[in-house]
Amino acid sequence: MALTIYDISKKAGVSIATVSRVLNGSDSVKASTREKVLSVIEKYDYTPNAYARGMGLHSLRTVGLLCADSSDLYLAKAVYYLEQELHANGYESLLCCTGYELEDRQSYIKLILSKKVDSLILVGSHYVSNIEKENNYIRDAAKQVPVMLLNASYNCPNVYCTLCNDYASTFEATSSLIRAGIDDILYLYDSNSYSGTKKLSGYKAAMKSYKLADYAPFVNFYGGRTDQIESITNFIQDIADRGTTFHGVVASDDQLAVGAIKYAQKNGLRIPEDLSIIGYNNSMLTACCQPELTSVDNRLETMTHQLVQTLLRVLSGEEMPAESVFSGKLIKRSTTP
Amino acid sequence: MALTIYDISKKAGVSIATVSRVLNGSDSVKASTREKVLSVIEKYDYTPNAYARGMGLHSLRTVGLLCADSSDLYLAKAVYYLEQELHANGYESLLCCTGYELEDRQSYIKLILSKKVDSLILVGSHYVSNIEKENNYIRDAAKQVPVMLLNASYNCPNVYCTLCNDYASTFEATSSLIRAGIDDILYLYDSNSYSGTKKLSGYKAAMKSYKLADYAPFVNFYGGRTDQIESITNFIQDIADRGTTFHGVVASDDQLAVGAIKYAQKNGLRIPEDLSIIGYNNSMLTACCQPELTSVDNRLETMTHQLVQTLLRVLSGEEMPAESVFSGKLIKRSTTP
DNA sequence: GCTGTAAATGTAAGTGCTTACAGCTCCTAT
DNA sequence: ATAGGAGCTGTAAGCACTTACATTTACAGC
Repeated sequence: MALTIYDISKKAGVSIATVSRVLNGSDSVKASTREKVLSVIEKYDYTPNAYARGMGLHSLRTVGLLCADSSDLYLAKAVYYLEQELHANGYESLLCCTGYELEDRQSYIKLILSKKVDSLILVGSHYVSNIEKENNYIRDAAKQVPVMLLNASYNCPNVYCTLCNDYASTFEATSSLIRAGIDDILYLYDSNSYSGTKKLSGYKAAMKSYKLADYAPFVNFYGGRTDQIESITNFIQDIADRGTTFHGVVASDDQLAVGAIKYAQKNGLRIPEDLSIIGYNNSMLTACCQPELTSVDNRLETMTHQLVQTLLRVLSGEEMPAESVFSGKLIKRSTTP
Repeated sequence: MALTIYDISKKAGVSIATVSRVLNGSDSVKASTREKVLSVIEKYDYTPNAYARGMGLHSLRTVGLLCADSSDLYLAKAVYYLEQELHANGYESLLCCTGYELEDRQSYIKLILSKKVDSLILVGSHYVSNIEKENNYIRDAAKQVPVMLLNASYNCPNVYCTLCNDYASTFEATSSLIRAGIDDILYLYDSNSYSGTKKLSGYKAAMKSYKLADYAPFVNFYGGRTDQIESITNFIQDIADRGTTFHGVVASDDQLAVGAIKYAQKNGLRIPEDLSIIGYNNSMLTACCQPELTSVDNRLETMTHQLVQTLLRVLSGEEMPAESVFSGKLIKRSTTP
């Protein structure tokens, strides 16, 4: 059986209260006593029981990290940054890969709350198809702990949002192609998420502002797994085969854009002369393809940093802004003119 | 303040013991009593306090998931599969991205054990540079909970290993190039991990068995981040510029192999005529490049499944084999003849 | 009607920590 | 000499559960 605070107090010749004070860094312990206790702790390699501690402290310094799929290129990075930042501040992460089904997400949240996490971080925006319901259970969760949203916005007490202006970024990405003389621009997206709808609006607004409002045939939703490049390529091939012609592609993530590159290569199209392509997230994939992919950097590392800092301050009782919005940046590489 | 088991027992008109029994699914509760208690729990949306529970139960059905970097393409997939499989069996995952420093890994393990996880899963093999020390603290951890290693082998009580025969896979990958008439094969690797050394041995053995034992100039260690393709390309360029000529590349992961593809493209080399390339892990990158990458599938999903099944049985007291070894498979695509 | 047994439920003793409050020691100011 | 206070330490009461053991209840068998 593991050592308890009683064992340590006995070995150090003090009371458990004193050991506890040393553990919690109280300043009302004589230096010599502290030394003695610390040396005993060191010697016997004692670590306090986190659950007993949680009962006293009402916190286990653990947060729930929810995402649909932590193996997704983008979400994996988000999870990684968050975990690092949290750990650096003394918090651990309970990872939950909820999948995309609303009910699974909901039951996961209940489960995690029962583990008495100090906060809930929802990584990747929530899904618009059920936005009412999703918002409902976020609101319920927020009654218990602060809820942090990454890449989503929901105005609700105790919910804090950190996001990137995906509308503006996609507007800019689309506009840059239009300015280069391309007016038949395929918009490929993959998720009905909060940020997904923002991106779509950005694309539409850009098309509209250049009087290219009849963009309807160019908007296409890919419903498969974005890690299966081949099926993305087939998806685009289908679009082309059905008679839609396009000389530009704006995609909601890099995987879709890579699918477009492969499509071009299979059809002997030159990039960017015959087809210009812009991805999103500025992931490592941008460097894996040839030519290298122009992509929108949506400031993931900056956002995750901000999110955790906000959380820490909220937990320490500070009043914090409910929303922090950053600006994305178009990183030009070789798939655009 | 949140409801406690006392509140529920009062409202249901039973003792706290009965509520606790209902909560824990004991079968010695009359059906009608159970109904009554459950309806009260439902009505007041009560969730038991995890700290208190952890103290009584000595298990919160949580396991620690340690990996160096969950944003790595391969590790992210491993983490994802493990989390899914664990959750499906009622266990949650405490994610720890330890980085590659031994001391950080060690302190992380101590921390996680104090949270009273039911087991520790070390994802991705441990690092040979400090294998003695790393094994030491694995052994210590195994005194408290079963320790599961993915992609590593360490013979120690209460340590269970699930791995793929990376030696044989790399032997086969290398041999396939030799049989195609290539005898100057660059071996690129990136980590001094357990599986890394096995792969290296596989390469060397293949070279030796074809009497190409003077392979020394062809073995190269890349010490950077493998998500930075450009620096991998530069690394290979350096090797070539220093006078090593090679017509084949066997890499310890797909990122390195993609770097080789980009190197070939920048130098106008035809693939596979001038340079044949084999990656490892059979990740989505194999489909992102052109031509598509031949790669070794090391059966990640199968392994993670096996690992969790083994863990569950160990936790329920069954005697289980200390090591489960699977066979990898070379997936031929267009970067090899 | 009584006993014996099994099923259902309650009582109370942990579980390992935190912390309010009490107590002790030693010194200073009167 | 003595009250009072500062500095340090100990005692004990939580915290919200689990569970061994005790008790009650229900009912079959005689």
